[in-house]
Amino acid sequence: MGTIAKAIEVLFHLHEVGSPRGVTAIGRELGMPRSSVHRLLAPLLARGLVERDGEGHYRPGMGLVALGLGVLEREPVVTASRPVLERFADELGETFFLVGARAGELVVLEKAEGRGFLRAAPQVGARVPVHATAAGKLYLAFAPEEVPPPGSEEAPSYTERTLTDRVALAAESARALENGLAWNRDEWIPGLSVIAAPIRAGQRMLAALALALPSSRLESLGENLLCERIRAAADEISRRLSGPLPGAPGGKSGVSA
Amino acid sequence: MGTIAKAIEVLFHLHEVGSPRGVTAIGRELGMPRSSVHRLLAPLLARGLVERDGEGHYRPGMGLVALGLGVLEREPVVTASRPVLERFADELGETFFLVGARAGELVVLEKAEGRGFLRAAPQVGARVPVHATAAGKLYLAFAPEEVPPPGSEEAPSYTERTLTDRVALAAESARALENGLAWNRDEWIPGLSVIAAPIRAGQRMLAALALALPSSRLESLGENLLCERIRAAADEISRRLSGPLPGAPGGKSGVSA
DNA sequence: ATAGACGTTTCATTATTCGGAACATAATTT
DNA sequence: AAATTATGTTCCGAATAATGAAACGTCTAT
Repeated sequence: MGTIAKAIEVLFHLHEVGSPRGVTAIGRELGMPRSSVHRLLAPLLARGLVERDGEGHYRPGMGLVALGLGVLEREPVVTASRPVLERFADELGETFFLVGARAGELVVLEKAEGRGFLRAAPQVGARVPVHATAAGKLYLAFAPEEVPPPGSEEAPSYTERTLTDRVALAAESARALENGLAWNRDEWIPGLSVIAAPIRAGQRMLAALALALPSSRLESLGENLLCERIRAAADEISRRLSGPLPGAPGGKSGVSA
Repeated sequence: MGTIAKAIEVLFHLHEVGSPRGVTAIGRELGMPRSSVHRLLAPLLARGLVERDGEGHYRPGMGLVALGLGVLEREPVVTASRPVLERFADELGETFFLVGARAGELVVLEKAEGRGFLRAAPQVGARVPVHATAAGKLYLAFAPEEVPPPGSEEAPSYTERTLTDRVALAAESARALENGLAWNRDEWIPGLSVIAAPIRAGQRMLAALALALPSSRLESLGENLLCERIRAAADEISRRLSGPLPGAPGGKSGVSA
């Protein structure tokens, strides 16, 4: 394995474990000698991709923030949807999030969390499966070329309600194509239901807007209301994107004209 | 220079130029042979730290988003302030942002932009100078140990109003210590004024909340109103942080309890 | 068709990384 | 207080991975 790959491995490991770690711990968990870990970390530290806390333990650093946020700010759909997501999430008290296709995979692009003690809390940047999510069904319906066709990879069964049957999945996405909404009830994570609507610019679907909540609150809040709010939010974002001519500007820092 | 450092160099270069770039262009701009650039990019591509657009050009990838957002989500002050920032920014139509000290430097932790055609648009993750910003003066006043003492590094003069005199700067931060507010009028960027207030948890200052706007709107909006709103926002965030016992949890994805 | 530009692959040379061991420092135990 | 353990850092010969010029395949523009 190459040196860069190892450094990235260390970086992701620090990200995944969540808490700061010393050289020894990283080495043990990744099967590397302490000296190697130390050497890998040095250039990362120099550029701020990792930092050290008060005890000298390493953790992901602020340099990653600049790089990561830069990626998001270059996505017009993210900047356009952010305030809308916040407002609708605040109104219903439930989590709204945005899913887009990048490099053949579905990733969470943005989110606004609800207020519930039990609530959906997706991780921005995380990958989500195609065949077991509402956003995935939308993509199969509206932009199948952006996503691997069902059956090209094996479709793991996450819950007993996961659609592993290819024709059943095709039927669901056909329904999504008709009425512009897709559902996911306990098909990925038990107890989690999601309704999603496409965000459009002209003919193309740019992303999927999704509302995620505990399945138990689906009925109590009223499914009709939820569908109506999702449609409203998705339409508002779509309008924002097709409205003003360019995208948002966004200088590095300071005053943007 | 080590291999990892070169790979990071490529990563930051892609970030800074903003637009996707081919192997040849990167090599020319960084003084590396094409084959080397190609080899450096390979492991970055494999882990999603860079992506390729339709024309095969490279750009920063979604893998960076997950890593960068992970850093921010581990900062309780960021998650607590986000909705507050949005609400106050929406109310005034001006940009609110959060500045924190990390590794001896001041960095933008979060922001909510205003609506003006001319508006402050800070880059989250970007570094800001200590001696020429409102947030910096707050840090000198409330948490000088987190920031390099004035005079330890040379203090560049960004505008004709930049405080390069050490005693003048000390006087300003003394005033900030008294009334809990700091100002910056055209001291960093001509035409940009900022008012900042500390976000406190107990005795410690966790971050600086700042309101940034074109200097011309300082008087038209009314400085008294602006100070009052900043204080209100900073206090609300401080209360959020000292209120509920732990921070927000934050599972990788899915439902958080 | 032809020429140019680009991304990718190859390969002998070389510089860098590797990792065990020694060293320094702090925390913990006897 | 002395000894022990654990940790971060530095060192150095051996091993390996990075290097970069050149060749190749592909695409676009002439």
